[in-house]
Amino acid sequence: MPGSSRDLPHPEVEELVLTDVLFALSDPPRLAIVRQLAEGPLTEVSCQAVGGEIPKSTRSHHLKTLREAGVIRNVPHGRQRYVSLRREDLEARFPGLLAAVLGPEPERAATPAEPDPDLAR
Amino acid sequence: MPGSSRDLPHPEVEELVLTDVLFALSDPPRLAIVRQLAEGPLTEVSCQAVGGEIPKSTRSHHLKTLREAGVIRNVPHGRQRYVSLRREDLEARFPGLLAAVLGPEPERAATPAEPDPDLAR
DNA sequence: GCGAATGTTCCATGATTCTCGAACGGTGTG
DNA sequence: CACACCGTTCGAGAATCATGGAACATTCGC
Repeated sequence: MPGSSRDLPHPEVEELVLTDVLFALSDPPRLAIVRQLAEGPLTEVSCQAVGGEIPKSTRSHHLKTLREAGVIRNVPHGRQRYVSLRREDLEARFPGLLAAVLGPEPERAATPAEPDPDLAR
Repeated sequence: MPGSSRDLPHPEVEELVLTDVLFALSDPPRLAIVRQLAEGPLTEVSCQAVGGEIPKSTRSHHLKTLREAGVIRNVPHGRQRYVSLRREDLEARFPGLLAAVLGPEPERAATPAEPDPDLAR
C-alpha cells in the first residue's frame, strides 16, 4: 500500500511514441484540455475542472487517451484526482513540440490583407 | 488554362488547422512519407517515389490527407506529379512544429538503467 | 490517334474512434 | 457503518478512418 492503490499506468519517458502523442493532441476536445492545463496557473487540477461541461465518462476517456500517450499524468489524491501536464518529459523526448503546439494559435484568418485568393490555385 | 488543369485544392496558410496537421502526422505511414520528403535532398519528388512499396491507391489517399491538412503540396508536372513539403507555410503558421516533429526521434528505449520505477510516483 | 504510364477517384470491407448513459469501486464524512 | 462524492470501466451506437482492388482521366511516345 504505497500511497494509494488506484494508480493508473503511465508510460515512461523513453517509451513515449511520437505518433501517439500527435494523435492524442489531434482531437480538438483533447487539445483544449491540454491548453487548459498548460495555461492555467495550477500544475495540478482535479478531473472535473477540465474539459468544461461534458459528461464525466467522455472526459475520463479523453484523459485516458492523453495519459496513455504520456501527455498528462493522473494521480489519485484522496477522493479526487490530480491531472497535470508532463512538460519536462515531453520536452526531454520531443524538444520544442509542446511549445509549438501550445504556441500562438488563437489567431485564425486574422490577416486583413490578401483580397486575392487566386494566387495559390 | 493557367499551367495545367489537374490542380488539386490546397488550403491557404491562414486556413491551416493545427489539429488537422497533427492528425495527418499522427499516422506512422504518413509521418514516414513526411520524413522522407524532409530528409531527401530533393524538394520535389514524384508520387511513386514516396511511401515505399505500397498500393498506389493507398499512397494517393495518404497524400490526399497530408495535402488537405496543408502539410504537403501536390502539383501536376507533365505525366507525373511533384510532391513537396510546405516547410515555410508550416513554419509561418506553427513555428517550431515541423522541426520538433522531424527532430531526433530514431531513439527508442535506449536508456538501460532505471530498474526502480517508484521514483515518479 | 493508339497505347503505355502515372496518379486520382470510386467502391467496399474491416478496424478505430468518439460519445455518453449506466454500473462499479474506492474515499472521506456524519 | 451507511451514505454521498469523484472518477473509472463497461457497453452500445454512430461516425470516421485505413486499406486496396478496379475503373477512370490525363499526358507523352510512337
